[in-house]
Amino acid sequence: MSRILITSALPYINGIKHLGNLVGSMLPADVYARFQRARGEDVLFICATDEHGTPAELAARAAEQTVETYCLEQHEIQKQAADAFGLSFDHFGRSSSRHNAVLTQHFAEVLEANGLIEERTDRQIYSNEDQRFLPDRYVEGTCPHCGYEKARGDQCDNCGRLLDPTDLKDAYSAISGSRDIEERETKHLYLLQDKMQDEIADWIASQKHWPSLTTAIANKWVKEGLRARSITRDLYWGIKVLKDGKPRPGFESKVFYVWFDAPIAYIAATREWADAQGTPDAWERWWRQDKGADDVRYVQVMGKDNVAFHTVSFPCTILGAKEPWTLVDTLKSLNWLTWYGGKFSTSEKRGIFMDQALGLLPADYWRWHLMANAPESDDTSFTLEHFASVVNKDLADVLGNFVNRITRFCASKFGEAVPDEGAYADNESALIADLDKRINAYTAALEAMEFRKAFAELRGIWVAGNEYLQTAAPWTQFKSDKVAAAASVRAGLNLIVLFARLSQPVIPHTAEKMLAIFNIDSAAQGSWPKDAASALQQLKGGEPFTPAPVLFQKIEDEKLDEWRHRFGAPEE
RNA sequence: CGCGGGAUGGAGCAGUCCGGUAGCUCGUCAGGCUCAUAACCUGAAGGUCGUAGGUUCAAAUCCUACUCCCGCACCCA
Repeated sequence: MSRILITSALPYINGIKHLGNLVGSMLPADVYARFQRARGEDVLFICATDEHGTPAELAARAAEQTVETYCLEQHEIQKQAADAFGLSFDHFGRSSSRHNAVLTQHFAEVLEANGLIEERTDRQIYSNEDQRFLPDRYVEGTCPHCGYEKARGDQCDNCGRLLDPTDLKDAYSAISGSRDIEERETKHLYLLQDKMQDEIADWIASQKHWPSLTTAIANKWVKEGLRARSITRDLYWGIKVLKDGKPRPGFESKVFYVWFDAPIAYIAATREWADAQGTPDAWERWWRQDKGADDVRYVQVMGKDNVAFHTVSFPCTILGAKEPWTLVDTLKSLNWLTWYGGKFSTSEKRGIFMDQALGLLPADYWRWHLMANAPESDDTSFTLEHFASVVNKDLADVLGNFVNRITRFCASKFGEAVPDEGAYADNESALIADLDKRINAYTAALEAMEFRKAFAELRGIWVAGNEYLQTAAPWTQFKSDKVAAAASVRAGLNLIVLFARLSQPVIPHTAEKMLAIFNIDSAAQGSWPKDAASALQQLKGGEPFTPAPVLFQKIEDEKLDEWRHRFGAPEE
């Protein structure tokens, strides 16, 4: 048994996540965690809400809530949505936890002691009305090049030119609209990533098994040269900047930048988990090489926007600390899921969000479609038409219909118990040989986190069940040789159990239903099928069963039209 | 010349690293079966692999140039 630590990129607190966020990190991480648990590995799967930063403050203000209340509420909402989607986190924590503050301050202290953090003075726009410094993006005004009146401080959306906030004419705060703004000097802490250049480059070069997308992005940053990066911000909501346990002079109204503390929350959330278990030190067995974590394999899953932070910034924090922390071993990154080729957008409410999705169909429908068509090699367009076609074909016709046809046939000819007569013969041997090959390929693809490939293989396994029934044709056999037909039916029923076990990582709720037909408890760990021959002996005969209602409803054209209309799908 | 990714039958993708009969799913058409959610199984049609050159006995795959699409870019996530 090996020990596997899995973290999913942290969903930002700001509102419920859309399908693109889900498939970008949390869902693939969940599928992998479930797969490894089924194989009997010791898995710890950690996630948390990423709560700090300007958008959280602004969203709270818009909701007329304190940021603390806002985050608590949003955290609960996201936790519920995650549960409903079957995301099997061992712990779903919060980056605003006490543990994260302590750990973040610890890292900052150690990094400073190692000469990797220094204070620098910047010039920034300050808004008197808002009583705060404004990020470039929150300064708006008239573009000096094209005259567009709503240009942002970083870039003009109309002519596309890059700007400085000070270039804007008639600049005002995007937060309050106030024109009472000025340039001021302010101090920030900088993480001197440039000093870590060689160490990070060597470390990246030593990572032989990263996917090409991950390596490409990491190398790009190293090639350009690492730069010192500011790790503090002028905000109220975040982790206070301390020095020797007291507020750091000049930093009283500043906090650590969200991207500095967010990855540290992986560790902090593990501490929350350990506390909740009543074993407060247990987190060290996963994170400290000197305290039992040396045999841990650490797997991170994230969208491509996060890769730079996980291949460069966070390793800088960890390696720069020169303490024996667990470093990532396997890093899986995914591209974007797009909404009809355009962007899913939280702020503009374009696309389908997790809660809305579950209002339409159960989680497994979405889980299957998203994973079987995961944006692995390229950005992938989500369309309702494609979704409907995949659900109807793969889930309803191939898998659902298989379960339905064999249980119904058995019930009508042999009754509601697994027939025990007859022995397997040539058809079953051929089936077993075919399945063994496919199960191996499927398992290998999941192990490699090649999800599209894996689920194409799983679909092939389901199809093999239909092919077998077609060849064995127990309905014909039954007329001349009832005993032979009984054996075929028994094989068919055993396939349901096998399919359930193999499908469980991606469609856990349905797998549970399939096992429930035979009254088998789905919770058992280490139930991953090893070979087809023994899998087909699982049900010996005589076991009573209860035919399930149809597993998957098809999506009718009228529904599809309704959804297209409701979610504003573009016309073809 | 900012960086990165992509362009393969009607649609969505694999194959490109390590050149050698262009593969899969959906759709279409034909046949089979009748246990099943008008489902399942079998077969067929359909591609000069973005464009133009080059290397090679041989190029989707290697090299060069170009075209188009998407994302990213100091800030925000």
